[in-house]
Amino acid sequence: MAYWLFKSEPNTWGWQDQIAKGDVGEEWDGVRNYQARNFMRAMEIGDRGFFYHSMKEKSVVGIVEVIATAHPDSTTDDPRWECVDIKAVETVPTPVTLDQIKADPRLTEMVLVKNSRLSVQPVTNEEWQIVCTLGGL
DNA sequence: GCCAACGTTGGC
DNA sequence: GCCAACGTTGGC
Repeated sequence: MAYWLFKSEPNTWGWQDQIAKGDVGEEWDGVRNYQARNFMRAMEIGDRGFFYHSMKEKSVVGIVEVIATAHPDSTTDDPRWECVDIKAVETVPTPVTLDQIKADPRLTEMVLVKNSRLSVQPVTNEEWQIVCTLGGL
């Protein structure tokens, strides 16, 4: 099983919106970036991901699970863009802030730190464990 | 709200 | 195919 990170601006689509969808989940649509799309193509059902709030909050606030592999993005006719479906699994008890991640010497290689603009990112097993611990899981 | 960084677009 | 111009993102 692989781990990922999904980044969203809470004003556009936040953790509360994701929770509201329950087990039905929701398309992670609107991605218009090849790197991000390629990561989504690599995802498998059951993969887990962090749900990250950008902008004001800048923290990992939830855990999601991939429930559908890559399929055409319903928000565009452009066949280049695809998306996966994800559902909320659990809320991180203590959101892990970007400051915390940057301050941890074990997490300096995270894509979140190195390429903050990428909206869908891979997370290593080690990084997953560390961030989960920081979040109180 | 500003601006740096990045990715994409389009003219040549 | 290169590269300048532009738009967008997201940290500060």
